[in-house]
Amino acid sequence: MPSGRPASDKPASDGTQPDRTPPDRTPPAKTPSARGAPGMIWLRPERSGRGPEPAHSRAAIAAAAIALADADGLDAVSMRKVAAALGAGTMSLYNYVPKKEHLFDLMLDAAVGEFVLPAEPSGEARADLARFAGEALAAMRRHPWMAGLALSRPSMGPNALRCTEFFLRALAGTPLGGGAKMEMFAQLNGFVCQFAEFERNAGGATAEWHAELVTYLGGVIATGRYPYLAATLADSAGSAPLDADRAFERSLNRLLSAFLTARE
Amino acid sequence: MPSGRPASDKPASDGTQPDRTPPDRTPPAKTPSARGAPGMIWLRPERSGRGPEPAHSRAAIAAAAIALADADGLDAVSMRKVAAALGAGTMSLYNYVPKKEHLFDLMLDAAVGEFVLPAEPSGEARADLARFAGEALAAMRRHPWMAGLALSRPSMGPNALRCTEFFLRALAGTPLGGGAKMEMFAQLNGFVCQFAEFERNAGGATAEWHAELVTYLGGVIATGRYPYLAATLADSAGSAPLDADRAFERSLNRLLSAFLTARE
DNA sequence: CCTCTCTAAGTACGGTGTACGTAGAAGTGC
DNA sequence: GCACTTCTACGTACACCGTACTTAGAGAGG
Repeated sequence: MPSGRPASDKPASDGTQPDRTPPDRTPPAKTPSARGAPGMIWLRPERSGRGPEPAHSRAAIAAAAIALADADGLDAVSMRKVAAALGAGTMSLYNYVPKKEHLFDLMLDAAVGEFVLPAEPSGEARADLARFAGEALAAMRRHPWMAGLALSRPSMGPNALRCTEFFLRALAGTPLGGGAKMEMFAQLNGFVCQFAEFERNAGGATAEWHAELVTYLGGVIATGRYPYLAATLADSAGSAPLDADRAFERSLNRLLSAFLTARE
Repeated sequence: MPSGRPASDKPASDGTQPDRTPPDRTPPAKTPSARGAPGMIWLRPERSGRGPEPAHSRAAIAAAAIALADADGLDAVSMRKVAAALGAGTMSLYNYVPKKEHLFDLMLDAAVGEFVLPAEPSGEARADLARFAGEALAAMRRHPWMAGLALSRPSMGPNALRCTEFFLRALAGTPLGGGAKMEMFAQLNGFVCQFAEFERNAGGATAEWHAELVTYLGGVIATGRYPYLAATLADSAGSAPLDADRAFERSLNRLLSAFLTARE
């Protein structure tokens, strides 16, 4: 994981809380330490050198949470269970992760950190973008909870930033504006997430679930009220099943063509 | 939110035993009525003419839940609160909605039912697809919770089927295969959902949140480690802000072009 | 040293989904 | 009419959740 340091150079001094006035000895008595804390975890330094050394790192916390989610699904990730997995008390975890949301942020960024990207793009934009998408899909296949998380909240952690940088660099030779590039990055990410979700739904569910879907769609078709749907399902069922990788490539290529032929 | 396999761990009756075999008339008295029920709510009849008439309709339940979600967010939708809004006991709701997931399904399909679509497509595929996307975006703007829900689970309710039919009919004149059409439908839906989510994040958050984001990105840029990101942000901030509708149209057109120029 | 800030942990509260059991209403077959 | 079955309605109870508040102690800066 070549994430180096997570860009935490300036955030500590976030001046929103002017509690540094020494003469007043009595703050409202209810300001232990994290009262005016930032809502974004990346704005909070991992270590603020004063007290005892924290017993756990963000990386370890994320790893513990990821292990839980990989094994038993995202719902199994609770503050209690993560803390227990770390050998810590439940409430100790709140020193590192003030809200549960932040735990998800850590997990997601750690998973994004698994993407293996070349140090710099090849210069062939289409290949670079496809490489990125492939890495993302692979990670989402390893971590079934990842796509859903990424869809539900935008991530701006250090590893996500690295990916953004790679993407933008790959697109540097195109005539696209900054806004369009950012839109495309979001669109590409969203596409991969959705594909991974779809794949997980289609493949990961039980046979019973599949049987129910077939029953349901059969009933729907039998009503005769959806002739085009019926024909389309029949057509897609009749042709060769087209494995997942090919389907991904096909849809991805459609999207990339749209990107790369756009002149603005 | 998609959960992998929560598999509620009630130890009392080992759930792995499929006690649905009809010949055995005496399950251990632990099969009230909904034991072998389908996991998909659309496979369950709204009324199964035997007992007393239900006091509430699915539409009313969905409406109550939607009112709650519109007012206070999706998290405010709990079985207790929906039941209370209907004037029913909490557990009565479980007669209509065996799992909370199903409540979400009802809400989503009811919201999809708000799409106003012509009885039949115009014949101009691009315009028809844009019309559909526009209706979807409008509904998602009315219901801020909708995009997130639609992204997190595929909906196959009656109204969603009507939309699918419209979409497929609009694409009937193209040389695309059935599988490709279904992929495109998913891709188009996903695009609209993501756009709506993005818009909601960008516009709906507090000023404080915005200030934090600016602080954070400023710090990130200041590290100098992300030159392309810095340049892109500067570029997009420098140009005209480009209102939301235009941005939607631009991205949508990119996507539709990709669809309509595909030969398979 | 003292002092201040941090970390660690426990306890407790209000909320959640939902399993279970009971009571009664409305259809069906005799 | 009758039983019988199947449904609806709803209260109680449980396990678990996120987290506010509190206390105790560790370690650096003066």
